[in-house]
Amino acid sequence: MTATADRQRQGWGKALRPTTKVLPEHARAHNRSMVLAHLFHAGPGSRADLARSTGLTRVTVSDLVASLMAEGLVAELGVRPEGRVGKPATLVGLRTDSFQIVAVDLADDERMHGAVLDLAGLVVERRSTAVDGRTGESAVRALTDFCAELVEAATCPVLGVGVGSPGVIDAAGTVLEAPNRGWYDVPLASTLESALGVPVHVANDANTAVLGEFTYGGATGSGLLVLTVGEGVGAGIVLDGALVKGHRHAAGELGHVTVVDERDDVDGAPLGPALECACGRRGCLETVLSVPALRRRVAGLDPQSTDAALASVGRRLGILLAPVVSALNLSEVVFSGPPDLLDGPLRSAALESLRERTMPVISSTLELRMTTLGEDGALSGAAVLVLSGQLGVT
Amino acid sequence: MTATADRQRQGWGKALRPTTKVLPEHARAHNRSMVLAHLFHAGPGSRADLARSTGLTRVTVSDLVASLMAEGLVAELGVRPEGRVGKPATLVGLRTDSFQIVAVDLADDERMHGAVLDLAGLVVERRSTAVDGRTGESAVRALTDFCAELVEAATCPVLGVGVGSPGVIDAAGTVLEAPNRGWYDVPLASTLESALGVPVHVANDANTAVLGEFTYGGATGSGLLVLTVGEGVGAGIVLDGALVKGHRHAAGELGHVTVVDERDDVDGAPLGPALECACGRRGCLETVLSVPALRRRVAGLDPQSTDAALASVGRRLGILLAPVVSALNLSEVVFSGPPDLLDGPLRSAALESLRERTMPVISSTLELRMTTLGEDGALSGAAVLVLSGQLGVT
DNA sequence: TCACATTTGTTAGTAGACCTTCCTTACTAA
DNA sequence: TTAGTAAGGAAGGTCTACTAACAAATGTGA
Repeated sequence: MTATADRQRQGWGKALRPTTKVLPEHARAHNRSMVLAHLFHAGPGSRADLARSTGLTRVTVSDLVASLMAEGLVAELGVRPEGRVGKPATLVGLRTDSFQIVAVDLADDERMHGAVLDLAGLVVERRSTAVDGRTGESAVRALTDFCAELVEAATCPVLGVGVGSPGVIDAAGTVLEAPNRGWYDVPLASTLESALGVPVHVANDANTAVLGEFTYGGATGSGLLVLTVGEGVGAGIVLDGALVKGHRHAAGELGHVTVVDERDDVDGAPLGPALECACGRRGCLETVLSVPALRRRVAGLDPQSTDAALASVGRRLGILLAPVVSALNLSEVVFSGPPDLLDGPLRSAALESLRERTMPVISSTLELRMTTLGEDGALSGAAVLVLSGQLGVT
Repeated sequence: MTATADRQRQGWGKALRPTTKVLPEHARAHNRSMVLAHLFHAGPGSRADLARSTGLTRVTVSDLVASLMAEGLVAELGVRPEGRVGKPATLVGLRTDSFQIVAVDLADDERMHGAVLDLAGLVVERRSTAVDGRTGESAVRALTDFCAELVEAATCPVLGVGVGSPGVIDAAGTVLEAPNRGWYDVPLASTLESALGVPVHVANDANTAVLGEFTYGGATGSGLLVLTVGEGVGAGIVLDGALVKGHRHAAGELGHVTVVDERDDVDGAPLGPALECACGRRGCLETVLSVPALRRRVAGLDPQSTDAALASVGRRLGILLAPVVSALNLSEVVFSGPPDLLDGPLRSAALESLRERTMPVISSTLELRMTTLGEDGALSGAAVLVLSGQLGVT
């Protein structure tokens, strides 16, 4: 044999991968989170149950449960009622009354919506406050006060504060740009954290929405996209249980992708000329799919024309989503927004268009549905942000 | 405060997350891989260097290096020549001569291409064999023989065999469907593994291409899509260092997304009527972007018309990619295929179209380029499959 | 020239994390 | 009453990575 070294291609000289070391204590933290997550998703169970479903030994689970009980996160709930052979199991469960979570949704330009939730995601207290046109530093102060009010309203220690905000937000919770609020490079998480004295997590509102849907909605598979339709249009994507963040933290920014071309005649019911968008370009998705745009489009139309108009937008959306759904082989696409606009001809047309434009292997297992969380998607997602950040529960 | 429990939304009752336990030995394996990966990417270094860049202590690194030396994967290379203060460092480096990797690319319908590579990804020996129209069981036997020949040709122990094949392939290396080869639910990896006696990893060819580009190409950022244009069109996506697999293992199947509509007039240089595709639908990307389709399109045209025709396809591609690039906020899109077709007007038009149709925050940092690996993308990617599967090096 | 600082790599001891093994407890079934 | 089964805990072992301390080898400055 001839050693034909036909091309120079050594590994050296490449950029370093940002891997980090893993210590045994990280393994411990992971297993602790796993026990917690199991109690969270599957409800109370015995230590032996937990051992069986986690794969850890009963001894280890006992140890983990002991430390979780010491932290007040779980508690023994007495023996299991059903009589089976052997020693009766003592159930342990998440103490949903031990901590609470404060969540805030800033998607609405007019009002900030917030809530206090228990560890199971149940809303305990709901508040909102007017934005009154505040922007920049003033808006940060208003938000701080609002969060403080919510923390005050909690009836037990607050695990953390989660905020879902429009805009591009990095992993540290710094708002890189949020035109609506006039925020540019605002370190929102650290500012709130030092003001409130509790951990604060901030993320894009569409990303919190997808986290909420993933954790509390009926997420079945491994690829989930949530499209949030409000004053703007956004998207959040969870793949293999992890949020897609994007190279510049801008993943999911679908609102300003062009969907209407100048010379446009693709559709039987044309969308009309490409409309100017707030971003300065023309024909962006937001110019046809945002709530204001949809309301304008159907204003004064008779029911039949309304349906046709909505279906027309739906077809456009399907065309836009087809490449995304195919590239990622998603299992679910979920719409979050006003059902009267989204959950009829628009959704049907989008699904039909998606099916027409993708392979059966992609479209046959795809589900396209409305969120099960109503308007609280981003809010409960903000809570998930805290659960995930503080307890590792997703 | 009133405890307003306004909606039933406990966590219980949800499907279990498929989390797995983590043991200290897994941490060990991770740290071992990290040391190995560092030697792979950054080249030889002292134990103290490795300690600094991994964050582990010198003691731990010494221990890891000792076990890696015992396995024959690394070796001491003598003292570092540069004279600095202190005890001279003894360099440790990956022994690229200790193991070899066999890689096979099945993307070509006519010939199977294979190679023996060293641990640095350098091709040591190159072979190919005619497919001769074999399909099904017969094709599996031919592949087995070809792999055995390559394993035979290796001059030192074979770390594993990596295969890149068209089709939908699951994580275990079972080909769920590959029409070109007539393979349906063929457990290719386990079949080859038992025949060859070495670990075998099988993945979709577009996925191996993106792995190759990620590891050996100039992947700079965190989101990479490789579009492979050959007899068909495929794509592979790496996000945050991990391959996107998809709900049904079909991520990247972009070849059969519709890009040409029946009533199509979007473009100044229209693509003509939607062509029938092998998949039974019309207007799929493959009907305009595959190598045969492109060759047909430009056959007999003068240079100027050729450019216009290629640009027209490029614009279509840009329209298709815009939602994907936006949804994932990719940092790089890489084309793999014949440069004479792809690397001119087609690529320019695609980039221009992408920029026109996406937000600046998405497009300004996006790079759209040809692969740096030539035709070996899928081949070196298949080697990465082995490196990653056996050593945890990516 | 010689003491001292600096860096490398190793040895010894410690703390944490999980495991296996064995025991007690408490219940069901015959 | 006796055997069998299951839950939970105690004891001891192994593995992992850490800190502390040290020897070796080199450069630096008085």
